[in-house]
Order: sequence, then structure tokens, then C-alpha cells
Amino acid sequence: MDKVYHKEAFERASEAYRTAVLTAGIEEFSELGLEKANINIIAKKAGVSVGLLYKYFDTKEDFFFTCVEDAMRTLEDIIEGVVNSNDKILVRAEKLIRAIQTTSGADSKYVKLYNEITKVSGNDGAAELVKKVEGISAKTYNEFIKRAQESGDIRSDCDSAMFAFFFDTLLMTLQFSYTCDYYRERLKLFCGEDIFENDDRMVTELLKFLEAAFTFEHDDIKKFNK
Amino acid sequence: MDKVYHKEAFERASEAYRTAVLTAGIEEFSELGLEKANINIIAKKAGVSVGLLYKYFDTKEDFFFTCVEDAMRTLEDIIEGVVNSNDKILVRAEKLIRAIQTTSGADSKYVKLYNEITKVSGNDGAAELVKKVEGISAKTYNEFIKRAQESGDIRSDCDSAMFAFFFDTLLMTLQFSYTCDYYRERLKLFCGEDIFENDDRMVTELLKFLEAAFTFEHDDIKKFNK
DNA sequence: TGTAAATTCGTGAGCAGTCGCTCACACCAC
DNA sequence: GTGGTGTGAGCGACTGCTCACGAATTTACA
Repeated sequence: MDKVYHKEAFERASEAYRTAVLTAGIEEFSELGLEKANINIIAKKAGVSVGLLYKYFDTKEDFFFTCVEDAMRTLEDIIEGVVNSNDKILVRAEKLIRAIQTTSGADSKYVKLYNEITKVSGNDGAAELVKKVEGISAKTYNEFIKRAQESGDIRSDCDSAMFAFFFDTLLMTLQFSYTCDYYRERLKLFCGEDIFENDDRMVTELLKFLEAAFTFEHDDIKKFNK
Repeated sequence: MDKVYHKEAFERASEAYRTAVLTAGIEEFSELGLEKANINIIAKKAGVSVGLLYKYFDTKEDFFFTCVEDAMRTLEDIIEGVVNSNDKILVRAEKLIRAIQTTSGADSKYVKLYNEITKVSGNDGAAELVKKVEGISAKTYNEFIKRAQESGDIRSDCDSAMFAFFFDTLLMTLQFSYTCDYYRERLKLFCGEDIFENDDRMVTELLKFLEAAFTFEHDDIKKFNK
């Protein structure tokens, strides 16, 4: 089921070669994207011949996908490492937002590569990739909301799958907004230049937004005379 | 201030040539993106020589930006045409969501091109583009929320700029989710294959989400014993 | 108003640079 | 000897862009 994008030779390669190749690949692909990145340059940066790269991977695309897989694993570790436990959704959200803000520094390349995935055309690869990248959060959020509904922490009049989607949408876009060119400019346009120096503003406002969205039911409006 | 991306010759060109060139450009760029699209093929599809294209535009990028500008104007007309009037934010939101769902059909190329913009690297172009593309919604939503706060339609304990940003984030991603490869797969993963055949489900759930987020204040929780 | 000169419109073969990928070869392990 | 690792010059295909040329149109001027 789970597709592999590398040849057998890659598994036999030494740890040093594998990390060198993946590091250089992630570096270049995250900066330039699949199309613009240059295999010859990546090989040179990795201290490896082009020929060897093509002993490890059939095509440039396969190499790219392997880099993506690796980067997503690390990104997941960073993000999910912060959000373990059985925190309530708002605590979880706050930890996620702060993790996102932190990640936008040194580890920005992983987020950038995440963003590059959304650009890959050709629906064949897209479907496979999405499952690998978003599969976990989709399932996690969905089940989390369901359980929270049962215990009364979250409004019961909502579709858990849809609300998981909205939640993920806001956090995913937030990630891009802290690291990727276009989305950074967009955030600045909406919230001003200084938004990147005022992390707490984002945290409190997004939490306010999410808290209300997840807490109050449609009928509460009448009961509350709004 | 407002940069133009075409040479003077383009303005002197006949209406027929201009639309032919723009139509072919939007078609190809929306399908393949800036990098993969081929100038020679676009010229052929437009029924025009490459030489002439380069009398109209200095570079491929300039041509791309001109196509983007044109497409965004049409997209704005479609979207904003639906949301005139002084509707309340939820009425406005519903109209927007339904317009987005409709637009995903015949006019998908404009949305796809919108999505292509987010992929353009090099922060020089990005900043300029963002202003053109998102400038209007940023200002509109922000001021709208402010006025709604004054009249008591929207909670008063929130940062209008931030909430405008969240609102736009949800709608922008929704647009992509109905038209672009990766985002379509992502939506399917979260909400199931049949989400595209059940437009009302999206409308009601997103409205529930937004209604609560925009209505209830943080302090309401105590008052409401939640 | 007729005509020469200057300018612009429009063409498309092909230049020049880029880059994914190959392959003949050397080395090494067993 | 067989089968793996590792090399890197360079092939071949692609493509953004040019430029020499002719046709059309405008301008200049008697």
C-alpha cells in the first residue's frame, strides 16, 4: 500500500550518504521547489555524483518525494512532540500555535517543503502525498473532536470531520503564513508589519476565535438573547 | 505606484489580439503554472507569433503577471458581484461559500491561477502581487468587522484585523479545496469523497463555525456556565 | 494629395543556455 | 568472475528569447 519512491540501493547505502543526500535535497527543494531545483547542484552539495543519485532514485520526482517523506516525518516529530497528552483542544491549539511560531525559524525548510507539496500538479501523485502528509492530523483531529463532544468539552451540534477540517485549515495556513513568501506578505497585509514580533497577539486572538467556534452551539444564541 | 507588467505595444494592440493572448495565457498558466507553461505553445494557441508576444511583454514572468491581474479582476467580479449590499457577515459568508462552490466549475481556471500566485518565489514579486490580489478583501473585511462591532452584530472583544485574517483564510482555502489538486484531495481525506456532491453540508457547518466564532465573547463562557 | 521616409506590426527559424539523465569506466568485496 | 558501488563528462531534449526580414501603417513634407 505505502508506495516507496527510492530504489533498493538507497537502503543499502551508508547512513552518512543517505543523510547527506536527503539534507541537500531538502535544502534545495524547499528553497527552489521541485521544478527549479537542479539535480546536478544537489549532487554537488551532497558531495556525491549525479550517477549515484540515479542509482538511488529513478527520477528527480522520486527523489523529491523521498525528501518530502523525510521532512514530513521530522516536522511531525517537532509538532506532535509538543502536543502529546490528553490536553483539551484549546491547550492543544495554543501549543500548536507556539510550536508553529518557533518552527518558522531554524526549521523553516521543512515547512517550506510542506508548502511545495501543495504545488505538485498531476493528481496521481497528489492523492498519495496527501494521505502521507495530512492523513495523521485528519484522523487525529476528527477522533479528538468526537471524544471531546462525548465528554461535553466541545459543542455537540457540529460535524466533527468538518470542524477538524476548519481547525487544520487555520493551522496549516498559519504555518505557511510564518514561513512562505506569499503567505508572509498576506499576513503582513492583514495584520501589519509587526505581527511577526508580537507572537502573543496571534495566540490570544486565534484562541478566542477557536474557543467560541468550538464551544457555543447554534441554539445558544436564542438562550443568550443575542 | 501600480506596476504595469506589459509594454506599450500591448495597449495599442487590437482587442482581439489582447483577449486571444490573455485567454491562452490564463489557460496554460492556470493548468501548468509559471514554470512549466511553454511560451511557444501559448503563442501557438493564441494564434500569434512568439516574436509578437515579446513585443507585448519583456519576459515570461511579466506576461504571467499580466494574466494574473486580468484573471483576478474577473474572479473579483464574480465573487464580489455576489456579495454587494450591507448584508450581515453570515449572510455574506453564505453567499461567498456558494459562489465559491459554483466557481469551481467553469471558472476554475481563475481560481487555479490564484493558487499559482502563492507559489511564486522571490519576495520582490510576492509583495507586489499580494497587495493586488488580497488588498481589497483585507481592507473590506477589516472595516466590515469594525462597523459590525460598533452596531453590536459581532463580538466586541476581538481584534478586527486578526479576525478578518481568519475569515479570509477559511474562505481562501475553501476556494482551493474546491478546485486545486492537492487541496481537493485534502478535503476528501477530511470529509469523505461525497463532500463535493453535498454543498449544503459545507455551507451549514462552516456557517455554524463562523457564527459562533464571531458572536460569542470570551466572558460569555462564565455567564453561560460552560 | 501623392509619395518618400520612418515607425510599428507581425513572423518564425533558430541561437544559446539549461538540465535531467545515461553510460562507459574504475574500483572494491567476496 | 560476478555483482555491487561510485564517478562525471557529456548527450539530447527542451525552451526562453532574439533578430533579420517583410508587410502594413503612420508621419513629413512639397
